[in-house]
Amino acid sequence: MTLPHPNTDQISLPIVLGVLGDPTRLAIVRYLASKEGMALNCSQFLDLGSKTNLSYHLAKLREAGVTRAEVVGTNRMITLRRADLDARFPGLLDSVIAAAVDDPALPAVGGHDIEVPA
Amino acid sequence: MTLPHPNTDQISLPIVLGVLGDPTRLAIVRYLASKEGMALNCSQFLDLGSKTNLSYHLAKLREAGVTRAEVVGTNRMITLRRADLDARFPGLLDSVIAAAVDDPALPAVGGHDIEVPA
DNA sequence: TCCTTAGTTCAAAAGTTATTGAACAATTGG
DNA sequence: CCAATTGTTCAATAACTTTTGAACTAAGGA
Repeated sequence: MTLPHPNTDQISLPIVLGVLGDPTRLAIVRYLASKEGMALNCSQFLDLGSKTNLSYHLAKLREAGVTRAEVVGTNRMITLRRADLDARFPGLLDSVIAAAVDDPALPAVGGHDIEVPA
Repeated sequence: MTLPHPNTDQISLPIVLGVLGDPTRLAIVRYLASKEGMALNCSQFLDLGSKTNLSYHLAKLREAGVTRAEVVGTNRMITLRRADLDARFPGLLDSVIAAAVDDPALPAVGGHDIEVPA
């Protein structure tokens, strides 16, 4: 019923960095950060890839300790493990998110990408 | 004579994170940070791998924009691109280094590893 | 000039990661 | 119960990454 997550002290720096070193996953994290407080289900991210592919990327994020997934009915409610990451690697998540927000090369979740003026 | 480096504005967040998501490269960065100011040549890192393998990892770091390599005679003097990284991704390098310094799972450059008391 | 030191390049092998489609499981609503 | 929704698992494939040894280049010193 509940999915496996690492404990806070099991979260590994190289694994977290490696997992964030992928544009799709960085876009997921950026979107989660922009909706912090709300729990999103996997379907919210379908702009970023196929259902199967998102299942794969979301599992990577969860197994690395970046996100938490709670089973609610047929949904998995996904949240950022911000407090745990801040405790383990102070400042890291903030700086990654700040940089990701400014990155026009990352895929976007909304229906449209960054607007480029004519 | 001079090796290729990305400009500051060409440094990519996912590429930097991906490159840092490797224990050997994180150990290189941690050691560079601990000797900041001094320019180290590749041989200083031989504890972390074979000569060929270090050439590979150091090229990855350089191509990602994390380090700078200056050719001086037969040596490549390696430094962290701290100012460029701070300008591009404020706070990121500091938080990564701080976390890496505390990570006993990373390989170490000195002759001995972390001491574990009996 | 010859030898050494420093580091790169190349090709091969091994290992890992990303992506896909088809099939599956579990819950919810009619 | 039946159908729809949500998401997983599996196997296959493609693509990339890491590691290795042998061969190489380029500079420096004897």
